[in-house]
Amino acid sequence: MIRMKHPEHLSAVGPHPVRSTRPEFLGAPAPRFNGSSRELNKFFKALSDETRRNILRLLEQSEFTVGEIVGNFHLSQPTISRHLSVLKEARLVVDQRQGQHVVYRLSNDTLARSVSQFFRDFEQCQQILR
Amino acid sequence: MIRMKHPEHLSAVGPHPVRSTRPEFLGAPAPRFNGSSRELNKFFKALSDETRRNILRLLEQSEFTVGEIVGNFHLSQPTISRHLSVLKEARLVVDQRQGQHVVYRLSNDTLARSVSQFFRDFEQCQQILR
DNA sequence: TGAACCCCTGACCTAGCGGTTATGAGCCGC
DNA sequence: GCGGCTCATAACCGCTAGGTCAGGGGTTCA
Repeated sequence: MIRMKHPEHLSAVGPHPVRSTRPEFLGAPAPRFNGSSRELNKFFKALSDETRRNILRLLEQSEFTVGEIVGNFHLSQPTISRHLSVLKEARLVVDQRQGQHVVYRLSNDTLARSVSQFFRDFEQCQQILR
Repeated sequence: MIRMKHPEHLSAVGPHPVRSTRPEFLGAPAPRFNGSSRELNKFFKALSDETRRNILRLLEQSEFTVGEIVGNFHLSQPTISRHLSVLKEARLVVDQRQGQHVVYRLSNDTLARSVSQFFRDFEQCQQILR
């Protein structure tokens, strides 16, 4: 335990006494959400790039083809295609082939659910958000 | 404009007709949030790592010193220190030196505000979240 | 039927990320 | 004053990410 001049400043909760094997985090397992923290990894990874956030913002207005999405950026078509792939992997967008075009639309449900699930662990934040 | 067998399947909104210089995204500027999309970059980058999400979950319970946080993971102290630095950069945690110890606590306000701000652009998601 | 279009993926490049060990600055107790 | 503790950072390593060009599969249309 920590010994300090003013130990009352610290929490009463100490660290785990004994380290065991994996995983890295020793706390309670992640709350249920599509079965794993892997989904949250994909979700936040998808949103960690500004281009992908902007693609989502664009798709909030309407569904678009790849070419139309490309037309809103100064990036090459393969670049946008890559970003769409990451968003698809995170289930934030849904694609639908129409002839030689592929139309993408936002998956509002997943977007909302992912954030909602993440905040289940943050009671105080939920209160602030209300 | 796209010519297809069933063009009514696509949105009426076409891409920007003329590309100009930077930035990559040609749409409306990001909504106000601490002045820039740079903050959202830091925010989502911070959350894109599972260890950092778990640190935040831990801090939801109580404030902790670096050593106490380390005690809850199978990672080295410098690794945790790095993660805390990323979280601090995103203003998701606040640190306070107490002697040789540094105590970290969650910044619920920033956590809630960042997400709230991001969802300003997603009307449908806000409705789902309610 | 073949040329053009749309879009995805491989390969490559550069930069960044997440882990480690080593180390040093600052604090604390004796 | 010194040894030990706490914690941040440098350096290194392996891997991932985001951009490009090149190319190919599938679709469309004259």
